[in-house]
Amino acid sequence: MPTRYQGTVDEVLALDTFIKLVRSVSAVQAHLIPALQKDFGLTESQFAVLEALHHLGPLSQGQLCEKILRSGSNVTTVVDNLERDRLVTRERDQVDRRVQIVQLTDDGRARVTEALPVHVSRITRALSSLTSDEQLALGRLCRKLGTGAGT
Amino acid sequence: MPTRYQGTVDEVLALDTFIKLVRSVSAVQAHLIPALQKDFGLTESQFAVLEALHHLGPLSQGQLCEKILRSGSNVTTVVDNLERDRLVTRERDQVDRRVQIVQLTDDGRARVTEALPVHVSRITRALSSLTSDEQLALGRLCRKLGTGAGT
DNA sequence: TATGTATATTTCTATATCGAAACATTGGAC
DNA sequence: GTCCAATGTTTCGATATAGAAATATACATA
Repeated sequence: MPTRYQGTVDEVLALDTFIKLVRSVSAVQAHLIPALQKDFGLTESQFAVLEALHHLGPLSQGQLCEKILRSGSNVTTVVDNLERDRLVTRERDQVDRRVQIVQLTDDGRARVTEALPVHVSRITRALSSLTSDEQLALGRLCRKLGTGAGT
Repeated sequence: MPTRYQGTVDEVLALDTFIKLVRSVSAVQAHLIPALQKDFGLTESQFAVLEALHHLGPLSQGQLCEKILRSGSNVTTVVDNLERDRLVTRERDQVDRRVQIVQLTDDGRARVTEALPVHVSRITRALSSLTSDEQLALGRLCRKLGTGAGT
């Protein structure tokens, strides 16, 4: 899928690279996300929240924002739905009462414990078309791109 | 940000690589999408539709689905909003009356013509933390990953 | 201690997004 | 010609997502 834009050599290369980057993520996600929903009844964001709580313990919503890279209002919505489904609870921080501390319920912990290895194994399979060296190289390039992107 | 998951070496590498991949896209998009909205009043999907029509001429909604990699119902919604804003028109195909042909209005063409070079130049700048060789290597790896991901 | 600013969260409004079901139309089989 | 399966689109119901405004609380400072 060649870039159709008439631009400089730099522009054509950057555009072409960026399209491939975005499409590769889409291709992998197109597989992972419906499977997560079908097998565990979780959206990507819900899973991301549960996973963060699983690895890091109770977190405030602000901390969850940073971890899952979403807006504050979005975290409110996602946590609302998780709370409704009894996978997490909210509790006011007794020291700073502006803060809501979110933590896993037993059900939430069970769900993420069940889903995580399956999800990881699917990611591993999706990436298995690249060798270990290629994955390392890809990771390095993405890291360099990601840290330089704010420029 | 190291992966916290306790898994095999393969799993840790794949997960780490995938996280970097997703974050690099997010980092670039976090810059591009608000700018597109702010300067041209377009969402990413709206821009994608206008760009496809700009490069390829009038398309059916089904063809737009393939181009922008979204569901049919989503294309209906995005085209609804573009039509309301008078950037595109819908017209029934006279040969197959199930089909809606979408085409740019003069306003739509003007908008995309104005936005496209700015957007491309932003992408080029965002990718400029990688050399040309690195961009080529990244593109190759993404392409390999993308085509193998359906496995 | 009163006040004002900063911070954490929620609410509001709008768009994106999906899948399933409904709808309209086509085209083939009979 | 009628019926049925396939196809293109829309509708519906749910979640994601953002930004702005509102709300609640904390904290500094005068």
